[in-house]
Amino acid sequence: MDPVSTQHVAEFRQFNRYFTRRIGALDDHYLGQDRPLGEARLLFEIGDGVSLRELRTRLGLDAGYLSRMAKTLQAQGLVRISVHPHDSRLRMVELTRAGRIELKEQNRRADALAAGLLDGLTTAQRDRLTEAMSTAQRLLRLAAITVAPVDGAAPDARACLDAYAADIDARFPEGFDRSDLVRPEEVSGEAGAFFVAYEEGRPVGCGALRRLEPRVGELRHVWVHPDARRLGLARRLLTALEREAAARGFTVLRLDTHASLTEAQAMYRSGGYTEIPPYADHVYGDHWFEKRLSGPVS
Amino acid sequence: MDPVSTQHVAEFRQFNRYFTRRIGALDDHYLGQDRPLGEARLLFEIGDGVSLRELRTRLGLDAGYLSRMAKTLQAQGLVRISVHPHDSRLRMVELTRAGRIELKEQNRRADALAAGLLDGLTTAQRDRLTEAMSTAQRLLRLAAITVAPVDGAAPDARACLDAYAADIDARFPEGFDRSDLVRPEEVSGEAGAFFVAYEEGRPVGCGALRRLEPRVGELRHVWVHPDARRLGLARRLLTALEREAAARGFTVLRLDTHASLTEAQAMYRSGGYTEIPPYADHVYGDHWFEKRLSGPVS
DNA sequence: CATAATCTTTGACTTTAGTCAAAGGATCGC
DNA sequence: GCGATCCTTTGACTAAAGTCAAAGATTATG
Repeated sequence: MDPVSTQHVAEFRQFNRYFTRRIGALDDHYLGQDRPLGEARLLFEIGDGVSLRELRTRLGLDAGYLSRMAKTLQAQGLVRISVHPHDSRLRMVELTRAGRIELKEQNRRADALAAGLLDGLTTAQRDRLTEAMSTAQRLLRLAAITVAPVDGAAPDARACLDAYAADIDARFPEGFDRSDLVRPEEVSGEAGAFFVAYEEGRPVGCGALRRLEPRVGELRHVWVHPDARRLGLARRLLTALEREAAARGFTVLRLDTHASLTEAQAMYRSGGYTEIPPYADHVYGDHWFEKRLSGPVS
Repeated sequence: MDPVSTQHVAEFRQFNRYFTRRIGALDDHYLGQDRPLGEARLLFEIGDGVSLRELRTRLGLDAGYLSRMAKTLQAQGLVRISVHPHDSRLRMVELTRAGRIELKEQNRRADALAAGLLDGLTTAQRDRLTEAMSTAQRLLRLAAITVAPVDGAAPDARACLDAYAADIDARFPEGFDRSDLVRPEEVSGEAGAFFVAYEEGRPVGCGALRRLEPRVGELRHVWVHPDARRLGLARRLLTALEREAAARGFTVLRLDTHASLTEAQAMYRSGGYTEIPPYADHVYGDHWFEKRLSGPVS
């Protein structure tokens, strides 16, 4: 990856400063109005029933600190704390009626604040702002996602393949049979590789590389979680797989995909893949692609 | 102005949340490394010589709190505190050599953090991110700017005209004579109006409306501070002036501008102004425009 | 020139945020 | 069924952030 130019760094920091000072600070100040910020945030994160453990990891809080804050909210009648039905070590927290009202009020205030900030703009300018923000957010999310090789039998790998299978099953008119998935040993060690994309610790995508014949590899199960689509993650996975293939001395990569996955086909085409006749009789493929690799990528 | 749609509010808040949680929090955490955040921020805001008063209003701090923080930094040898040369009530703070080194280190860390966040992106993606951020920032700044009528003799009005005159003087080959500026009484009360644009309390632009003859007004001195250009502020000032003109029953607005101000001409044209023959013998005008107003704007 | 206003310092607080360790109850793995 | 592990609670702290008011030193104002 290219080193980051000082120009980019400067502009990025410039925006950070402006934004956190102007918006972030304001937000915090208003949200917590008559309640400590920590408690207000907690209230916000408790949807309908979360475990303390979940909150603790999500917000990165100390166990003792969290326990006490939850207790304070309980004393104020805003949340109900109960024992987890299946694991009595865990505590479940949920909003009471009063808590939901309080949260609504909190949201109302935050909405009013946001509306006040946007007030001076025309509708067209608001549209442009919204678009710029969503572009920025997409790119920031993408930047935060890491792609790492994992063992084909690792839980994260299997979880991705399960999600992939369910996804395809719902999309294909003919359904999808899990027996078509790669077996762990096909994508481990000498035989191949498996990559998982992580966003804040959660697997949000995957891709497999399998040896078809000497010097020829096959890409399979390139998949991106619905929440992480349209970020450009598939291309990142593709790059990682191709780099791995090149490192393993493959000169040709093949793959098949389904007619209904038109975005996928467009991506492969623009990535240098060309359509070829079927090279195997996979049940679910009906478009076949190939790309010649140009030596190991540095 | 249109009411803000819930869609815009939702997207705006969505971005806020993501950004403050991902970037803002991180930033704070790293910046303050071995020093309380408050002190780190203070160090950052002390360029070369600011008064405590300035810092107090800029950062919104309690006087006592600030006094103590400054003292802590002084004790660490990072800043020098002296009495203001012209007003012995004020204290001036400036960085010492050690303070500048410390600040540099702080910046280095923040840069490294930013570079780390951008690391996963390609150069093209970084470009797009930078562009989206600067668009967002421009629009957020514009949204924060208010345009208000002030008396033509008010200090803010005179300050803007001074800046305007200096600006024009530097731009025009023939210089600019301040006697051409409107006199306060020409833009006060019945005779006309004067608008000033404020960004965070500072005047950053102005525009004057003057009665030429019955039902005919003239726009003069539409000016935007160099720091606030390319935000769309001139157009906002124009809108405010036209609204005011319509409210006063003017049916025609005229103005003159200089050949060297091509952006200004483009703006007037796109705002519905058409070029006309000279309507007076102003020294500095060489392009003349007119617009017919279509009744009071609501 | 007296009075009001401005700016800073100091003392005495409070609240928030957060840490650490010990202990108790529950579940998991063998 | 026993020890290791996990989750929460509680007690005992600390540091940071912030508030309030009184007082001292200057400067502005009528």
